[in-house]
Amino acid sequence: MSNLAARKRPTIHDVAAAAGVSRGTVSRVLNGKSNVSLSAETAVRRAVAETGYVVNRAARSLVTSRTGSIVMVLSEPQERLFEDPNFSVLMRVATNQLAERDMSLVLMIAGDDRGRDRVARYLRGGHADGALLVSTHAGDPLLDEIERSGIPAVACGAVLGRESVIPYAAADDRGGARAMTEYLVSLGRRKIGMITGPLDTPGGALRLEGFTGVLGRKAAKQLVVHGDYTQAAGEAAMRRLLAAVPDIDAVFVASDLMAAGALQALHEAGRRVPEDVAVGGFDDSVIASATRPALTTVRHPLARVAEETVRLLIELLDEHEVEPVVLPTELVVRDSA
Amino acid sequence: MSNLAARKRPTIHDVAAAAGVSRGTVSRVLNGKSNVSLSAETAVRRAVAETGYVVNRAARSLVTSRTGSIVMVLSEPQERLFEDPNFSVLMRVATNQLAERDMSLVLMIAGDDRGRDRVARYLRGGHADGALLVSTHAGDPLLDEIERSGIPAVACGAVLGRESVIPYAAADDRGGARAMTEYLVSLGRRKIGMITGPLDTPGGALRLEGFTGVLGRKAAKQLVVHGDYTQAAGEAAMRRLLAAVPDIDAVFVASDLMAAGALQALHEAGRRVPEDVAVGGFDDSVIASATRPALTTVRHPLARVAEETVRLLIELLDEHEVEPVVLPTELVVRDSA
DNA sequence: TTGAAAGCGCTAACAC
DNA sequence: GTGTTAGCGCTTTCAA
Repeated sequence: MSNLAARKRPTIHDVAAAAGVSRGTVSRVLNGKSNVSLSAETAVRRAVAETGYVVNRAARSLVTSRTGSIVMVLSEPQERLFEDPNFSVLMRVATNQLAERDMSLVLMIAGDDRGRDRVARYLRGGHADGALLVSTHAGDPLLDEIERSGIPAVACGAVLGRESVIPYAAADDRGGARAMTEYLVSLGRRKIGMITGPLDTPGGALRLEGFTGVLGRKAAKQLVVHGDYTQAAGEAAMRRLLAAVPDIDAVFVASDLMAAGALQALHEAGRRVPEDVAVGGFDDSVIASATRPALTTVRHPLARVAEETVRLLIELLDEHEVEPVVLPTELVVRDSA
Repeated sequence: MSNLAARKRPTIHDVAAAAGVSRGTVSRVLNGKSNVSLSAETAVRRAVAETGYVVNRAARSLVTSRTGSIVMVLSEPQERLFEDPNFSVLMRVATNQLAERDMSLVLMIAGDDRGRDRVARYLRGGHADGALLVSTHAGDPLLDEIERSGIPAVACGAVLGRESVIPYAAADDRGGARAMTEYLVSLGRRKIGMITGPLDTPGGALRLEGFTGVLGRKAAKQLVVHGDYTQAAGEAAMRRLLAAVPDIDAVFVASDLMAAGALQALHEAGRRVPEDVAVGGFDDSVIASATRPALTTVRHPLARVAEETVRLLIELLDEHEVEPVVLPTELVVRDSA
């Protein structure tokens, strides 16, 4: 064996030679075409195993003009991405499901203009067969690029204002918020405040809708303050709430991380939780059981949402029609309310 | 304009025609080759802008046999990946840095045998120019595949037992653990326990080394228990510690998440923190400031580690020699110790 | 059912 | 400095 060092990656040609058939036949076997004789097929499969052949994706792409990869676009500003443990779930689910189809996941971050530009160019260049959008906002110029390029795209969580254009899978934010608010009411709480997320995100807007839907005009303006999903924002918002409504006896916080901040502010203000003020969170993230008291919260079925999102995209790639999917949430009662 | 609908993606040929030069010249401009006249260059650049040309990566790959993408391989078992907010940081840094070089990041999860197999085939197929390993274990068969394929690879955090084979960037785990232990000692604590991470991970092994390095034979066997970085493990470990050494007055926990669990167990056992038992964490993750009391911990410079890891990989792609990089940690004193 | 052959869009070696 | 051209490895007609 003198060619040990000089061994090159085998091509379809080598496989054809080893199997005693033409390159065309090898290709047909590899791509599961039906018109191949059994004997040819077995010969090819053996040759593939023997030679250790792996298809050259570039060559295949060149002729099929499909890339075998999809982009996951994160539009989150970097700090938030940084603080949110949930992304990992989506990524895991997406890579796993795509791998089933021998497709790969390319990650791009479109947090600023340069990032968006890169993604746009990537899409325009046809470097991906589809796009999986995460936390994309309605005004994002990327959306125009996507429509223009006609590339199949789905969103994980609705894209506000584009719900009818970009298919999505999401949790029932409104229903979850409603359930939590009703629970706080059932506890006998009278002055219930809310710390919302950014209102230009579906979670921000819909969780607030669920809240006001239950309380109606009792959801006084001063009982609602806004945060940006960070812990610091939750802490600041809670302070404002305490200052504006000193006799507040419950607060629904639109994310667990912000709720952790609120807990901190309440503690510093000398309020007991849940005795003086009941606190409800949202997400049921890792943080929910790390705080003290542990958070009563709304479980966001993130893994399922992720799975459904990817399923939608795959349907779309196969040119099937798809409908948005909304998954139920669940109230998780712990110690804070 | 009758061809609006039928518009195809422009090729290098279209650009050449528009610029009035040959395809070769266009290619030279695109790839920054020096031997091009200024006039030709400007003509080409204008033609590129006019036609909206974007290079076809598949075609380029086919001839250069470089793919323009690198794989990030996550070898973490899925649950842990799920609980660790830190991955997002690494991903953000990696995508950003690679984008600078017009390269993209493909994500693969090698949590089980099937996953490992997929990664191996991906590598063997030459689908990536390099690999970025995350939490890979020494025994991982992937490492053989990497050595065999000769693909440039680096690790984020050392690969235990392969430190000399796979370049890496990492935090100074041993030093950080030492600093925390010394700090606990300086507080006058006498019975200091430790909850370690898995000893087959560098963080697990080195943080323990730092601990025993300071305490010497005072690090009695019963004062050291092992966890797997989950919150539940931290809680269970703390209980065992309390049962074995009831008069324990401090504990160094190898991760903030486990420390949150330990806090829980201490609270349930009626011990005050830090008065009765001082608790030190590691990582300074989001959780550290969400617990109560807020965790005194060791800051792991994750973003910098990520940056250095990617830098090493890029150096390797450029065929430069590289050395492992170890970055300093920092003691962050909050309320738990 | 199969083989032969025409490209897919690009880079790089070669000639001028 | 620039044009011409030979492939890179694959899929997919078209004939047989």
